[in-house]
Amino acid sequence: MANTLKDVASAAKVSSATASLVLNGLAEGRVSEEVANRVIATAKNLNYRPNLVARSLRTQESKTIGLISDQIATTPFASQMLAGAQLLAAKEHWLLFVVNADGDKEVEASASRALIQHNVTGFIYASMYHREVEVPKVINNKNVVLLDCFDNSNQYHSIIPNEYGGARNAVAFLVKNGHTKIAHITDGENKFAAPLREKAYKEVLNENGIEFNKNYLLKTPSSNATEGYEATKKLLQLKVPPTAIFAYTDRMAMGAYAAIHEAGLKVGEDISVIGFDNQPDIASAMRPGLTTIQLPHFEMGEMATEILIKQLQNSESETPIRHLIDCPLVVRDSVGPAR
Amino acid sequence: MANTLKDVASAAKVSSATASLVLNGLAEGRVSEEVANRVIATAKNLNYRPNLVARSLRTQESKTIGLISDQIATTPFASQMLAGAQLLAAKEHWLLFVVNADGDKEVEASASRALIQHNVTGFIYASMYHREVEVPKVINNKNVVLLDCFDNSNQYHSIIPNEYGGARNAVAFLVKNGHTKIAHITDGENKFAAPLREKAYKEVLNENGIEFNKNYLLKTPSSNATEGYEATKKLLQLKVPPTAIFAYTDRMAMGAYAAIHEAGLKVGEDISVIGFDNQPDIASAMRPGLTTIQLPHFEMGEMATEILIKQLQNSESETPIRHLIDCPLVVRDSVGPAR
DNA sequence: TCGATTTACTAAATCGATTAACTAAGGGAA
DNA sequence: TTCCCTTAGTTAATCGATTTAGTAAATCGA
Repeated sequence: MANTLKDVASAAKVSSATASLVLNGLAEGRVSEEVANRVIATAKNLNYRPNLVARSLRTQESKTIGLISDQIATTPFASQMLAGAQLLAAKEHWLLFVVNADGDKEVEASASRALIQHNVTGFIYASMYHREVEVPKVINNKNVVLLDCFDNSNQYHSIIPNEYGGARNAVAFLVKNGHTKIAHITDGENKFAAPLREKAYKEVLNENGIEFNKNYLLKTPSSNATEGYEATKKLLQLKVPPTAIFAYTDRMAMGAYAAIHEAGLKVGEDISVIGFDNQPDIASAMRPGLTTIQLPHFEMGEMATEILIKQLQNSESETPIRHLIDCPLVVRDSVGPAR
Repeated sequence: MANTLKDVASAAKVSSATASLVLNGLAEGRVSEEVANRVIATAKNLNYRPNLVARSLRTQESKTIGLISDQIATTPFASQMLAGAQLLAAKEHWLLFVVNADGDKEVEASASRALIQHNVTGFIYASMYHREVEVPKVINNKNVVLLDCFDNSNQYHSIIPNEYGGARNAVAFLVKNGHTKIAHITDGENKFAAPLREKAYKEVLNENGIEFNKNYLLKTPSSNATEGYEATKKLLQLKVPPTAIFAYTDRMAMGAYAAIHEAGLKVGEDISVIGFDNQPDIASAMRPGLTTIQLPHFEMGEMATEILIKQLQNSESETPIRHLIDCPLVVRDSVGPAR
């Protein structure tokens, strides 16, 4: 089939040891320039590509990363993290195994074992929403980077969005537009992102001399469009309804739009809405376009891979930290001046 | 590190050949039952897992599939196909390399080469929307299954959605609800899915004695929400506006909703809308819930992997065919009786 | 000119499996 | 007893690289 190192070596009339050294750039001072050039030329001629499986067996390394995720299926975000991770891996000439464990610990363990059997050099353990996780025991002492999650051992690098900063951006933008009656509809079940965003919400209000109104803070049992719709409906029925709503997700903002339309009001004019996620195909597809906070999944995927690869290449390991990724404001047309 | 076959063999006091034969179920009539049991027991004891890299080197097979896609990043659909492919692969104890080439032929070629160097046994070449593709030359004579695309060589199995049947389902459902003034807003740039759906649209009308009205067929330069909005606006301005709209994508349906709301009408009451895709986080999040046609990406991903694995295991290859996957109706609340 | 060093390579072991070919022991038939 | 066939294993080659430990020839210093 394909040409092997031996083929190259014999075509260049050297031993395969020499060919290997030359092609790996280890020939410095060990092989004459003439021979080295001959080897390189014949390798090129024969279109030689090293068999990475053989190399992996010998070197116990594989330039291969296993990405284990809890659910690729359900969140459209997932693809962005994956795409980012893949792009960076490819750039560095690494390959990505992708495994979907769907939150099943058993599947996770057996997938991890399979990855180990395939000699992957490192792991990315990815969650599809920001949360605390328990890394499978099987990969406990391996090279792992956590993506959109963290664990309590602080044993691994961890890439997570700066929820607090993102939420500050959102509320500050509303304030900047003159809003003082600002509501926040949020996911009451979420334990990590939601409290941080709520904190940011309250602090920005406070910093701007706006008193917190507890009627404006609504906690829903989940974060989908229906919840956003119901919550917004309640807000609009208040004696003094808010002039702006900060929604926990773009999907909730979508529900908010529906409630606002139903009340005969116009988003961005009568009432402003800001979301969170900048979810593909949603935020930009809404009318008016949804101003929102970007959850930079693509960049997070890139960063996770970058850090992992760096860690795999530098043997001396720096202490693992949580990397907070900025969540910038994406301005569209759903926020207008306060009325 | 991990225990090798040699470890098992010496612990069981047999040669590694014997251990290998036993553990691979090839010991029938060659090894006494007693010894076989001893080997199996020690393997279990030592928690032996074969090194798949070594096996792959020796056998030239790897239980590994390379999935090359044009864009994981941009379409939230992608994740579903991936998830389906991954699930089935895992079920059969195969692992999936995922590579994103973003439509770049150069990247595609180098990724394919990398996959070959890693000794993958087969390839899934996936497009993120139904279209004709050219399979990279590098993997030309390899085991390839095409996912959500087809090529003109008819050399490979190909998994594609039954656009025609799905569109028939959509229009038939509108007819069944008493609609006769049915519009179709579609993507004028799309060369494969759009004509099939348009054909179905016309045929179902015809079969039901409804005359085709060319004012009701609008072709837009793309398939996003804005196009849906604009097209619907035009439809509503007609002297005799349609009572139902069949949109080419859920995103276009989203735009249609906006135009309908803007006109002071109610979706599902004054005018019915049906989409296509059943796009996660969109169709179900719209208000009212969007009745649509499911593009079964998950199942397509599963099927591609299933067919590929079967093909890899049976050496005698059946002639490759295009597998049409049904696109069923998903009923929510956007279609009501004609007014 | 002789031993030491340098230069330029090669031989062979190794990674961890699989598997074709071989062997030794035991049993049965003639 | 001899020959042949099973039975129950083992030996060793192999996959395609990497890499340690060597060697032969050339060069150098004194």
